[in-house]
Amino acid sequence: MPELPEVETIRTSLSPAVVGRSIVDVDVRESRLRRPLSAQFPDSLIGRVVTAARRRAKYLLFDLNDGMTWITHFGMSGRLVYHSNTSVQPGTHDHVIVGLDGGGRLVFNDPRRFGLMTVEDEAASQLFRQLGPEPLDESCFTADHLAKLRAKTVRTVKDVLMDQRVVGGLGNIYVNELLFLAGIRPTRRLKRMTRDDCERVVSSARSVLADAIEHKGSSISDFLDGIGRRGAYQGRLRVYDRQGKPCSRCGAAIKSVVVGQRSSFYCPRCQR
DNA sequence: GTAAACCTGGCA
DNA sequence: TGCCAGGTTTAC
Repeated sequence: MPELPEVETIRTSLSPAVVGRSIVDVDVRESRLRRPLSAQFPDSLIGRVVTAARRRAKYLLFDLNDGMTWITHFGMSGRLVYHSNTSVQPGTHDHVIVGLDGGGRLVFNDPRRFGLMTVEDEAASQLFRQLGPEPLDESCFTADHLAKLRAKTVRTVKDVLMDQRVVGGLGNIYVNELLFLAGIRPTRRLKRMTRDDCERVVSSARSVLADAIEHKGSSISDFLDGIGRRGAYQGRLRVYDRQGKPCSRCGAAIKSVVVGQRSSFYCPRCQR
């Protein structure tokens, strides 16, 4: 589910309820996530104070006052929602429940269990070793960065942008959307891109992501932010899941094609 | 490189 | 009943 804009929305919505609070209780109801939760996981959280809420690519990071970082990845179906009412009973797929001082709890719910939760030293963590730059960081994710890859790969531009080692935080929805804005088909080989194409991809990524963050992410079927609200960007999608519907710019029917095992959508007239 | 794997739920 | 889904890793 959550790509960069959704994780950023979860971060900003949870931050006021969580930062400055201490963790008094951790209830692991299901430890079999993408990687099994370690037996020490509760002990590495209990007694710590959350000092900041940050995001890196699609990871949500809570800094703890002992220098460690509480890391969450949401996979396809993960949610982290704050409940001030502690009397509600845990529901299905509520895998981890973290109690905060003064009442209130954070509930990690993930039906498909592709998510991940761990407490690690961020600097030493393998999770971020190969992660590419933040797409909103103008000094790192540049047209140059993309242009330099052109000679090294036969992959399509969509494959490359989905690769978290190239740029961190883009997923299937927003790569489809930014390629529409850039006027480039998802099937285009990176090596067939001009320098100008690379510029347009980079600037389109920024404007699509910024717009999606402004609208609190996309709730296609089930995305909720940290306090249970839906996003609004799903109503602004130009191509994602719109096959057969008219292009908002030219009226041509949006096409669908599989690229790198993932459904891809484009306007055959606006994107070349 | 490409395909399959990990899971559950929703929909045709 | 079969196929698809905001992701990532692992195996041919």
